[in-house]
Amino acid sequence: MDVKTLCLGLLTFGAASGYDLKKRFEKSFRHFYSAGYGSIYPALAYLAETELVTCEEIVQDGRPDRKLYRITDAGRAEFMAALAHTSPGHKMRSEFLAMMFFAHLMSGEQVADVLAHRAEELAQVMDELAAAADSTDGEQAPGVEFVRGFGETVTRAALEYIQDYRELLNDQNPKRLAS
Amino acid sequence: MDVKTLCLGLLTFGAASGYDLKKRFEKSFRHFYSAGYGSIYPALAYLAETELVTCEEIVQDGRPDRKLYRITDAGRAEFMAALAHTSPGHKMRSEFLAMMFFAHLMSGEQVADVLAHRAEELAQVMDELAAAADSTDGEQAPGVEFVRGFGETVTRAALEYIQDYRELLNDQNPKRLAS
DNA sequence: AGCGCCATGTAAGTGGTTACATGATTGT
DNA sequence: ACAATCATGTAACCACTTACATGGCGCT
Repeated sequence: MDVKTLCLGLLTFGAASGYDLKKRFEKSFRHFYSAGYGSIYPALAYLAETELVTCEEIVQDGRPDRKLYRITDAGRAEFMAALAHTSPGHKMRSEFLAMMFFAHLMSGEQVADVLAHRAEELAQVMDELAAAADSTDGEQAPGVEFVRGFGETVTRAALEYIQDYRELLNDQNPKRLAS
Repeated sequence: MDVKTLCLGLLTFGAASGYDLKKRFEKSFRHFYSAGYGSIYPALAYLAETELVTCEEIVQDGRPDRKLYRITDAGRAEFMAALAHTSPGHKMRSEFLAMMFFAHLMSGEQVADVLAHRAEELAQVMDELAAAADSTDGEQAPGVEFVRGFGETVTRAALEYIQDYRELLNDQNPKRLAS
C-alpha cells in the first residue's frame, strides 16, 4: 500500500489539500506509517492526472493559495479494489532495537541515553493517541478506533517494558551518594 | 542503520557467509528488520572491498562453495563508530493497520480474514521468539535478550488486542443456528 | 528580529525489493 | 518424483527521503 493509495483512502473522509493530508497522516497514521510532502504532492498530481480525484484551486488572500482535492467515483472504486487486493503486511525497521542488540558494545551511558530517548518518543505517541481519542466527539468509523486502540496497547506495552528495564539498570548501578 | 552496518555487527559474533548471515537476520531480527540476499550479498562485497571484513573462499564437495567473511579490526572500529553516531529511530509501515483503518469500506468477511491472517503471523513470531529463547543455553550478550523480550512483550500485546476484538465481532454476529 | 505556520512543489539521491540465473544434494 | 536446502550473485525497478526553492503573515 503506497502513499498514492493511502491519500485516496484519506480523501474518502472528505476533500483536502496536500498540506491537510499530511496532517491527517500525522494524526491517524503516525505510529505505523509516515509520509512527507515529497511523496504526498507527487501522489496527488498523479491521482488528478488519472482522474481518481479532482482538483480545485482556491485563491486565498493573506495566505498561500491551496488546491483542494476531492475523490471521484472512479477513485472510490479504485480504492475499494486496492483494499480487496492488498495483502496485510506489517514491516518495521527499528534502529532502536538494532542498537540495543549490540548493547554490550556500547557504554552504559549511551545505552541509558538510547533507552531514555525511545521512552520519550513512546510517551509522546501515547499523548498523541490520547489526544486523538479526545478530539473524537461522537461516532466515527469503527476501524479508526481499532487502529488507535491498537497503537495505544502496543505502545504502552513497549513503554512499560523499557521502563522496567531502566529500573533494573538503575538498581544495578545505584547513583545515590549516601545510603 | 543500513544492511551493510548490520552485517558488520552480526559478524562481531563470529565469521559467517552471506547465507549464514541471512539466517542470523531471520533468527534475531525478523520481528523488527528484514534483509534479503539482494541486499546482503552486495553489502558483503562492499565491506570486503573496503577491508572492513576479509573473505575466505571455501571449496566444498557435494555442496556449493562458500565464502566465509570475518570482521577486521578496522571493521570493528567502524561498527562501534556507527553505533555511536546512529540515532535510534523506529519506523514501521503497516498495511495491516492501514487496511483496518478503512474497515468500514470492507466486507465483514474480509475484515475477519485480515484479522485472522495477522493473528496467525503474530502467533508464529511468538513461536520463533520462544524457540530463540530455548536455543540459547547459557550466557549471551544482555542486549540480545532485551531485544527478544521486547519482541515477545509487544507481540503478545498485539495478539491479545486482536483476539479480544475478534471475540467482540463474534458476539455481535452470533453464528449459532439455535439459541 | 526571529521563529513557526501556512502552502506547493522539484530533483537528485538512497537503499531495498523482485526477478532472474544456476545447479548438486538430501529428505519425503 | 518433488520440494527444500545449500549457495552466490546481478540488474532493473520502485518508492520514499532529503534538500532545495519561495514567500507572506502573526506572534513574542
